[in-house]
Amino acid sequence: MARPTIADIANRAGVSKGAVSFALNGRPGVSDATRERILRIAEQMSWRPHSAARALGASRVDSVGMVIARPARTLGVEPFFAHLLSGVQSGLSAESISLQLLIVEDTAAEIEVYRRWASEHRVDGVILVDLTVKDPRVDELKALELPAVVIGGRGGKGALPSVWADDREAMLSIVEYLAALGHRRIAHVAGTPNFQHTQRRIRAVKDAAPRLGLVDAPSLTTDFSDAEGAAITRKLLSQAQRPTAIVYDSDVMAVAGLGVAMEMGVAVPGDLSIVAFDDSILTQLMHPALTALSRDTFDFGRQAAEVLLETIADPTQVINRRSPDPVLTVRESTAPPT
Amino acid sequence: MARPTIADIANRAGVSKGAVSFALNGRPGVSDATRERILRIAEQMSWRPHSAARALGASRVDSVGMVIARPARTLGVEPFFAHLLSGVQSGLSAESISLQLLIVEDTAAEIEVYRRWASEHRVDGVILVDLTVKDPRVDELKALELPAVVIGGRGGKGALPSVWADDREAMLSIVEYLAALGHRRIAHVAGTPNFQHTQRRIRAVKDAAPRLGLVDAPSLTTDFSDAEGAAITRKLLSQAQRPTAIVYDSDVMAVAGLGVAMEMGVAVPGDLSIVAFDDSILTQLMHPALTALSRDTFDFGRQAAEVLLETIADPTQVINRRSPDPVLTVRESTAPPT
DNA sequence: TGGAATTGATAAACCGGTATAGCTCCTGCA
DNA sequence: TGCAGGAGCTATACCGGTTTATCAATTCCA
Repeated sequence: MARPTIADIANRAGVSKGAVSFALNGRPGVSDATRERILRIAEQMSWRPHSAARALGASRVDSVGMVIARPARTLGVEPFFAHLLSGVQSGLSAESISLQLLIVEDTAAEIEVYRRWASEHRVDGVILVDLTVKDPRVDELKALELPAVVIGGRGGKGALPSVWADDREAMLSIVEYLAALGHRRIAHVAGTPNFQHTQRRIRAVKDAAPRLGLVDAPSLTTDFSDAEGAAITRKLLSQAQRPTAIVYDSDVMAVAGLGVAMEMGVAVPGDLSIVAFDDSILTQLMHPALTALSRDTFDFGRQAAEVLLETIADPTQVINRRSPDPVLTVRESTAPPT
Repeated sequence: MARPTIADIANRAGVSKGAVSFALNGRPGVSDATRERILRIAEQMSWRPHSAARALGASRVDSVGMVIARPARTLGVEPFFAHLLSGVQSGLSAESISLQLLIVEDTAAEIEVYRRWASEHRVDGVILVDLTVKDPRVDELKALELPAVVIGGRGGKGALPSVWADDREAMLSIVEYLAALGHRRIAHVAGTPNFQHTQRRIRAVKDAAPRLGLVDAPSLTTDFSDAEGAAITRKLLSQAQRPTAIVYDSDVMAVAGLGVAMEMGVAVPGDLSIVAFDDSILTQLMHPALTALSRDTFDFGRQAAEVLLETIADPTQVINRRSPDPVLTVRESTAPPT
């Protein structure tokens, strides 16, 4: 027989549906002997719970969602999401909870998805990425009473549970390393200005500048695209007093920047040092290979999944878990200025 | 009131649950006036169907699955999947069907997922990628009676429904272009040998060689990684009679190959022309930018979703839809041999 | 030894929809 | 005038689980 139900098992075991349910869920109400017998029969008939039936009764769907609001064009080059996803899954698989993934164009669409998911009871909770300043999603999710975890957003008052790494410390470690090499003109090609992590990184550069004796340390924001990364680099390198080092907020922009430098005859690392804030295969494929900040993205995802599950279990607590600090992997693109 | 049910609507409208169900699903059984009234009330109460309840009764979950069996490490760099995913979603969103995504390590794990999905009724169907020769997943899915669509696998006898592009024609167009430029020693750095598309591409090169007067046209298989792509390139360029052009089965390998050429002092495109079988931002970021075969991956995904929905609606038919032929985008990495 | 508490089980309600049998009223036609 | 047939709607069973009220049999304790 295909797809046995608990009624079938009850029949075979000569007990009631309720007894089977108790036995399968490890809750009191049946004797150990009976439980054992029921479990054996269920195993034998290779029974699996019908997810919809369970969801209907227990009002939990054993499924969580994740929406990525970025144009597909800029996605995909970044191993970041692939690793994050794998991590999230590994965190969920232990409880055999499934993941719904959606890629949408913008935040408005993302919020629509949350509304739909909430009203259709499709997920028990969601994982948020790319937190912005005054992010509208936070209030929306609270209103929907949909458990959520923010990745990368350090929690403040009234914030959602989160898993975060210290962007400030990470940026400081990069700038301090460059300053120690002797660089005094360091530019920072940042990402979208309204992302919280972008702001934190910009502030870190700004705060460190006087202490490290940096002459000039501009942070220039972009849309994270290779095109803008290249354009800004071109502008920076065309200045009379050009920077001797550039820090890029993503690997893609760093690679685009390297291309511009080569095109303009600026030697890397001779005339210009380059650091990428994100590591990936991309940075390693380049010549010279790029010095980059490595984060354990997989672990990040795994932790986010764990925190989400705990939040679903008890929505009153607000967990803020700190992830291990990223480390700088030095490769060929950095050297003392000449 | 939060989360109204059809019973609430029925109450408000002064009709029975059944009438509401008829009205909301656009099926006969209620008068136009009543239907209109019910719809208005449902709208007003912002009612949405409870997915689990619907799934339980109608035995369809409005959800499809996709499993990608590749180590997370090699994933992510390839924009291919991101675009494919976006396309699949756009094909599904019309019917507001959700997508379950899973990244696993190998095919065994993938099959396990299908079994679980089938027994738990979590998906109505699945989308398969990376079809291999004698792919065990095909029989498994048939046994599970889980509707499926294969992406990239040209359907034969007893095959699953599919969406495919003509790999053979595509490869021929590349080789013919190179031959027309004057190349006679063309090497092909292929992907994993047991992928069907790899085999078709290899055969295309082999078949075209005599007709085009190619002196030497070896196809060398790899595991799709940048490391093996680089290693094979190193070997090819160390030969006494080295190829004047190399075709790579993926953008990542092509980029790795370009790196090796630069490292060995082989000028591109002066001494060596390079073509990538897949296009992406990667190929455009390089210097020189790589000539590449552009496929409309987004559309590919969209079509796969459509075919899957049709297959779910009527599992007896086996659709094989051909996607538009890919086109060669010529950039800076190809030129006549010197 | 009798009544209370506990254990192990059952029957039935319930979750929120869909599907179906059946009922009522109205219309059309012989 | 009578009756077949259909439109419009209701009542109810059902999907496959979980949960609760109930109950019989046993154990505990005064």
